Amino acid sequence: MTQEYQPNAIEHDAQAHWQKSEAFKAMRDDSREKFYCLAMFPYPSGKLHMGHVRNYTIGDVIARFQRMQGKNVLQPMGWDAFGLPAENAAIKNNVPPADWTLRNIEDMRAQLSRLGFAYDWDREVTTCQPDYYRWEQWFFTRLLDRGLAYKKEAEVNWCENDQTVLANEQVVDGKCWRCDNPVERRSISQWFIKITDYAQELLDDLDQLDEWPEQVVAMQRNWIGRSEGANVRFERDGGAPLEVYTTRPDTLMGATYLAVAPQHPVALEAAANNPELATFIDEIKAVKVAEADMATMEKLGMDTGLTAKHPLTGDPVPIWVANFVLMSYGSGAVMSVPAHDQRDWEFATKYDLPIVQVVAGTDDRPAQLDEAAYTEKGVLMNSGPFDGLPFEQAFDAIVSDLAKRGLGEKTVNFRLRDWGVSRQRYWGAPIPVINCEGCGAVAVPEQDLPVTLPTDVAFEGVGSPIKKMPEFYEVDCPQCGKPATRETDTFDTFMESSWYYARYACSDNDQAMLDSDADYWLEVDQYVGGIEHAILHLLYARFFHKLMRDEGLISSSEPFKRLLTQGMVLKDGAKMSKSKGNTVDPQALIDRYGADTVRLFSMFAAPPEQSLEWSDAGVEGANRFLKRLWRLVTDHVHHGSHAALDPGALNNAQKALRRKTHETIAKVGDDYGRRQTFNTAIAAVMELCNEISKHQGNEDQDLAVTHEALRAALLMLNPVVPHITYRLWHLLVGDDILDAPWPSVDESALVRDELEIVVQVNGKVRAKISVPANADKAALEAAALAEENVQRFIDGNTIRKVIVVPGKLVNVVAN
RNA sequence: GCCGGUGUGGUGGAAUUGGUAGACACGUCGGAUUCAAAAUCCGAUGCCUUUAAAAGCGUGCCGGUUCAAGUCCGGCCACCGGUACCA
Repeated sequence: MTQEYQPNAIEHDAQAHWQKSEAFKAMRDDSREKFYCLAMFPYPSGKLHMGHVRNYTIGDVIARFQRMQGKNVLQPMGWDAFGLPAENAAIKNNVPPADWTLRNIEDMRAQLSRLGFAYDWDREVTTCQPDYYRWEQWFFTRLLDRGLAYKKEAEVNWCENDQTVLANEQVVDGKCWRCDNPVERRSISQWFIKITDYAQELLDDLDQLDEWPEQVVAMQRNWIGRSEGANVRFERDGGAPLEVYTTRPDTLMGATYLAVAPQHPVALEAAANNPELATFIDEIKAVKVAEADMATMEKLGMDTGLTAKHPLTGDPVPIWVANFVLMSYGSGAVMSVPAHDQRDWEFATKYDLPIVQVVAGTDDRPAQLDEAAYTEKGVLMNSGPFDGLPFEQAFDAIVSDLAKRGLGEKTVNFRLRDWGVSRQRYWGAPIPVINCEGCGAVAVPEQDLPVTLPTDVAFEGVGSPIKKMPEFYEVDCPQCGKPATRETDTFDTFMESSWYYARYACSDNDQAMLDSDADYWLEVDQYVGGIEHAILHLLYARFFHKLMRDEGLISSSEPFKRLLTQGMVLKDGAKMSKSKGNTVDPQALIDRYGADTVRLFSMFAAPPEQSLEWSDAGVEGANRFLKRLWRLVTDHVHHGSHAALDPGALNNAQKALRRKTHETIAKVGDDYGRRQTFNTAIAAVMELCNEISKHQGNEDQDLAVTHEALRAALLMLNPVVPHITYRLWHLLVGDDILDAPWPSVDESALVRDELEIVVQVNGKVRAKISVPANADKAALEAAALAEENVQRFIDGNTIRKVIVVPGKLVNVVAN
């Protein structure tokens, strides 16, 4: 009587063994190639959700597969522990954010352990602990020294009623989510890091990331947004010239008005003695600080009454204020060419501004300016001395004319803006700066770090507690010793997640941010995380890596060699979330079916990059497969010992099973390693198991080929379901599967004598024929034409052509 | 709005370089086993016509290239992710 598959007991034993033997402790070992496998660390929101399970299973499968390839594998785990949800939970449950966060970490660590992930827990990092963020504070003071951090005014969403800055997601339909008060934009002084200094390098190095998904590289390229254009200055009587950036200086003669952002100095100057304009500027501030809202809102504008001089003609050009012009992009002002820019065309049509065509249409694409702007590049017209010039010549001629007059020059512009790192929140790393009336912003000296965030606080949601704690912010200036004020803003949480991957290499070092172990383990060989991080997190981490390199902390230039962006977990077509009430608790499934079943389902249900549709029935199916696997192996073991495999003594059925085994090893290795399509790898092993089940006979060589097939199946499944394979390997082979290498392909087992070839007539399948594997083209053609059904469809028509694809098909073209 | 992606049976998905559309699994139906059920095993299963053999149709929509298109090209539609203070 065979014992049944009992996942909980097996999983407990396997995990106890791994823990006792410190199986996943990573150490430097120069005799083997290293492999650093990292999944994006979680925000400790409470309990593990299915998205986490999927993310970490993918990482674990890759880590375990690479270990079987003989690599020295590091797979660490930690906690992205600062953030907004802790503050929300604090208000709701009346518990300090630190307590809530640390409790969640305890719960989630236990859940991760229960899933059997091969982590080196000794390297755990928790970003809300001073031993982590002290180095971030230190690094920021280095950036200050190097002139890479600076302060400037920037806009935030402000709720006057709560006296609080709101995150974009806290603004619902233009109102504060808590009190329904209309939100307004407010400008405050904040810290920025000069990512724009690195824009060109961040762009150029994208070319090295050939193991990143192309769409992520494309998104980053577009986000950085390098463009070549010109700065053009429109002089004003009695005021500073108005500078604009344009990518189309060739259309300069068609510029019929200028548009400035509502915050632009020229707009404010005009509003000073124009109450109607002042009211207008005030009204259009009631939009939250989000690009999507800015880009979809109704385009509104008002004439300032001021004009500037066209740099080439000297004609007066009216200056308008427009709500869609971004103060943070370029110079906060644009020249408008309504004939050749669609947004300008719509604005000009709405406000009845002149539209002057300066690029001629072609027969192919005529200009229809009464319908839309003509945005093609082409030959100039209505442009005086520049008439007849094509785009590139016109561009150069007009720019050099401007340069001669001192009114413009060719320039490169980036869409990327400097990184604002100040947050007016409590639950974050304090910015290590002291503001002194005499000395200005002074960095906290190294010996005074860390600036520890007080954690024993009452959190009410109106402002940050540390802004009301004189014992926190009343300090002496480190430079002059006079009374000064500590910065009470905290860092953007993207700061912590921009360098944690490096800290894992030396998380126990309390003397330095990074040491030589970082250069041993970096770069990360495989990074796994959600596609939603394609731009911000991944760009900031790439930037931070270059900053750390330039500080001399590491020698590489990019943090992540290969990237896998995993899709979301959906249920009933929608993202699983608490607000939608469609979550599935992984813990309940683990309790019922075991960790292996949950791991298997989440890897089998969809390829990793696509979204995964949740299915209870699918989980049941994954469990059924494991039960079948259990029976296959235990039944085989009960047959007892048998002679060794003799490849020369196999009958056709035995040869077929052996061929299937080795074809599967080849496919699964490719699926795990190169393609990273774990779903098809699992399907291939399922096929092999089906063949093993169907195989008849109990002769020595039947048992020998079955043994070889089962052995390979266990090894191939081990990265996905490490517990059941740990136990079954003991039964079938005897030692620890963790020490077993990936199986090798016996090329001689793959040889086929016959192939099935498809025969088409005019592209439609009409027959399938079996031919010798070495048949030449002529033989294939003859065999195809001999088929009765093929002749039926040729039916007296003339054969025009016969296409033969050896090993695949024959297509007869006849009409 | 802009940038990126996705769309294939009743369902999740497969088809890797333009060469058999639907692997593998779920579900459903039929059968075996059982006093009965659960579990397990065997078989069928894109739609449609048909006793069968076989034929026709079929990868979001419209058009194109090709001997051959889920795959390439042009134009749409729907949904999803990001859009700089959610992480």
